[in-house]
Amino acid sequence: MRRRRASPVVRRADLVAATVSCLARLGAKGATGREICRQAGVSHGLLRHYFRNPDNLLLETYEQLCEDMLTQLEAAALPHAADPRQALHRYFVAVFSDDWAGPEIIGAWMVFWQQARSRADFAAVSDSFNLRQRALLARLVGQLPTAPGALPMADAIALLSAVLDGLWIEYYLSDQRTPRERCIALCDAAARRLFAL
Amino acid sequence: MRRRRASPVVRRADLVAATVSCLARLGAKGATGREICRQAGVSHGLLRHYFRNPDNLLLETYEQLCEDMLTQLEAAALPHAADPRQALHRYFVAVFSDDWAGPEIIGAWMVFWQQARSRADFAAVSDSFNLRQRALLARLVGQLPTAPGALPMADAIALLSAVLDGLWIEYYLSDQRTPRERCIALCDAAARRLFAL
DNA sequence: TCGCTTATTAGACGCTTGCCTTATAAGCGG
DNA sequence: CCGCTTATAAGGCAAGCGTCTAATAAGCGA
Repeated sequence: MRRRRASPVVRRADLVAATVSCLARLGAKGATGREICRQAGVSHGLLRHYFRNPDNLLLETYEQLCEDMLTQLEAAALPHAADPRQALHRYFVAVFSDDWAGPEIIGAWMVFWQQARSRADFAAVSDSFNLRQRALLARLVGQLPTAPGALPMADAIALLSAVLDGLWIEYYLSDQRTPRERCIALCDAAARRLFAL
Repeated sequence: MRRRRASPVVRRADLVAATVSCLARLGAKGATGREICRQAGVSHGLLRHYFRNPDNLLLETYEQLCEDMLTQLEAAALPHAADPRQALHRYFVAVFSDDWAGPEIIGAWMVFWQQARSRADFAAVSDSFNLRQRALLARLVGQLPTAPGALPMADAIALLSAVLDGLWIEYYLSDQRTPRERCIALCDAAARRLFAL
């Protein structure tokens, strides 16, 4: 009944993965420390061995998810810097990747957003992530050909960012109603109109 | 220690209001049945007297919040049917009203969205609400002057809806970073570009 | 092969929750 | 003014959670 020992880094990753899964499946209420350990297949005492408490595990999971997503977004878009419009398209595709927007994950973001409102440490992560994501978006958008009659850059970026978040939620609430392909197509359409391409 | 009797309709409203408050302040995890009763200033036994269980109270709160918001949105926009552009603007203003997007409420939507993913009854309410809200938006947009080179109507509505949701979240995460006035201005700008006004 | 570090488990404790049952009194109808 | 309905309170119960402690064994270094 005793599992093989694993290196701390592996076990921590296990617990983080189990946390994401629990959050997405059961929400904030159901993602208890014990349930996460059950999902990870370890005894409930182990959580305490690697993290100060369940809340801390949640925060670290949030940090890592943000970090991973940002890294992936950069990896998807930056190599196409030569063709700004395609770089933006790749960015959209990456945003709706199963890795971040899939049914097994996207629910976790809701919980994190919720935490960000009442808890300062979560808010700090959210702020930092938001800032970096916007910077990346601005970098991509900044290389688009400037068109006459376009919106002020700051407004266009804010709107495009809002479209992404809004479609995320739409996709989250029902992947049937607005499938991924349509989300991406809508993003492309929004970019075309916002930047007068 | 015993409160004055209140009519059932009043007490139920009290509990619903306390539920919204608890959800917004404490999130899904903190909004327990007992905590809601504490917030409402009644004994925890009373919840059972009016609702089958805490979950049911949550669902009814969701239904009522949706109903109220939709009613208010209609009341804000429809009287200005003569001037479609102003009707749309009024709609935007109403969407970001303190009544639905205020710091004391908006957190509750996150919890409801979360529930909508895993529970069929919440999903049904969400679907119905979404459908009606889109119908209202389509009605407002349908009266705008048709401009050449505009997006397909369905796309434009989907995008405008996404902008609203996205800005909501943005406003939710930090009312400092994107104040209400800016949210509304961005909505106006989005409408102008999406419908080529 | 042995021994030490430490990953891992298991159990106990106090607390809170949801559910249920019983007791009380508020206020209306007669 | 009395009595009945029922809104309200309060307590008990099992279950689950987070925290802590103690016991166990896995696997590396010597």
